[in-house]
Amino acid sequence: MSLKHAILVLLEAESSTGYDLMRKFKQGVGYFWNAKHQQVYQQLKKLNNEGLINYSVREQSGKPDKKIYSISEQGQQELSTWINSPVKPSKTNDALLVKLYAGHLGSKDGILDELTRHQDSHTKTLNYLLKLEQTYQGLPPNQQQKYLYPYLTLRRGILGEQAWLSWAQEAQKEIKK
Amino acid sequence: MSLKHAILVLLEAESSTGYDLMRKFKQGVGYFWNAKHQQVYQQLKKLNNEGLINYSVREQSGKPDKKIYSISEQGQQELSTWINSPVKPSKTNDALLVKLYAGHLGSKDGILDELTRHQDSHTKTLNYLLKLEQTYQGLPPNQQQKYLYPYLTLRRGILGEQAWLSWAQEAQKEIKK
DNA sequence: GATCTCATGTAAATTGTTACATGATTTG
DNA sequence: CAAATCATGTAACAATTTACATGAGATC
Repeated sequence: MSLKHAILVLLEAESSTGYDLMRKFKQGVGYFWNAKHQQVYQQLKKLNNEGLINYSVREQSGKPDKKIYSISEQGQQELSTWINSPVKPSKTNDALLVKLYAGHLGSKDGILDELTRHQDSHTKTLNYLLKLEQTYQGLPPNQQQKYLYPYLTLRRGILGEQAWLSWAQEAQKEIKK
Repeated sequence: MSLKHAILVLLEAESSTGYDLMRKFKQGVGYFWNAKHQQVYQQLKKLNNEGLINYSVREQSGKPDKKIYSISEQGQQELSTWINSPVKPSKTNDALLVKLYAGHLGSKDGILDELTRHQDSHTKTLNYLLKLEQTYQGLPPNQQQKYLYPYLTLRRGILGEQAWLSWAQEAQKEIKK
């Protein structure tokens, strides 16, 4: 389990509201961690109860008050303990491949359509990641140094998406012939 | 959710026991779907209650009796309905990347060690998949035709692992300098 | 003698998803 | 005027993981 640690990591970088975190999972770091807002809010409550994070309230008119969460001393400790202990390689569960595996049960066109749909989605993701990469490359060298680790995860996202798209092209060619 | 469909797909190809399925998830199709034995047995029970699969018992001496499950008419229908409806792109939750993202909180050596450990694991997986590919390529053309779809999923596994390893090399180089 | 494979399960805990709920402000 | 964004949450359900449980035969 690492939603806990994902949140701590994000809060270590910058104090945020639940809504902020949710957005980060949707955009910023969605290529390696995903969580819905319901999950985020509940986890924040739990982390707060455990004393790993604190929050201060900023009142707003017309909107619900903002709770701005930040990592606590204890949270920092938890993080550095976690950082120094090994994590297991993650496992994939990919419904598209289950479908493709049983491709003989469907129509060729249906399968090609599905592949194309997923291809579009992966292309969009890739383009977004490439834009992030350009931003990084536009930074002055000392800033690049600072953000090296996040950049490396970004590279993983990019190489992963590119590999996916190469595969999809290969697969489509094979299916068509 | 597609453990249900993953099981149906595997049973459509070949009637199996829970133990057989478990092994298939561990080895055969583990590069795109994973499930533990507890999950498999429970899901089999559920699918049986829903009438999507049936089983016959083979008695054994010294070992628990085998329940050999096969897909039912209704299960076949469920499968073809599912095959013809779109699935969502899968989302990754990768703890290693969470860790790497917060790399500045750990030691360089610790991170490089962790990367190397994961590299070993991915290398093993890749080698295994390449062996499967060789088996496929040793088949006569008509058999290759028959197993084209499973082969395409295998290709996804291979390209995915290769991309992972390329990334890891790149990342290690960047971290070291 | 210890560990691995075969073979099945139950129970509890944790994690993740879907649905429900509210309400103002901004954008198209 | 409809939809998206901001901002928070609860509740129910589904999926997954971890722990517990048994026991024979094979391998090291």
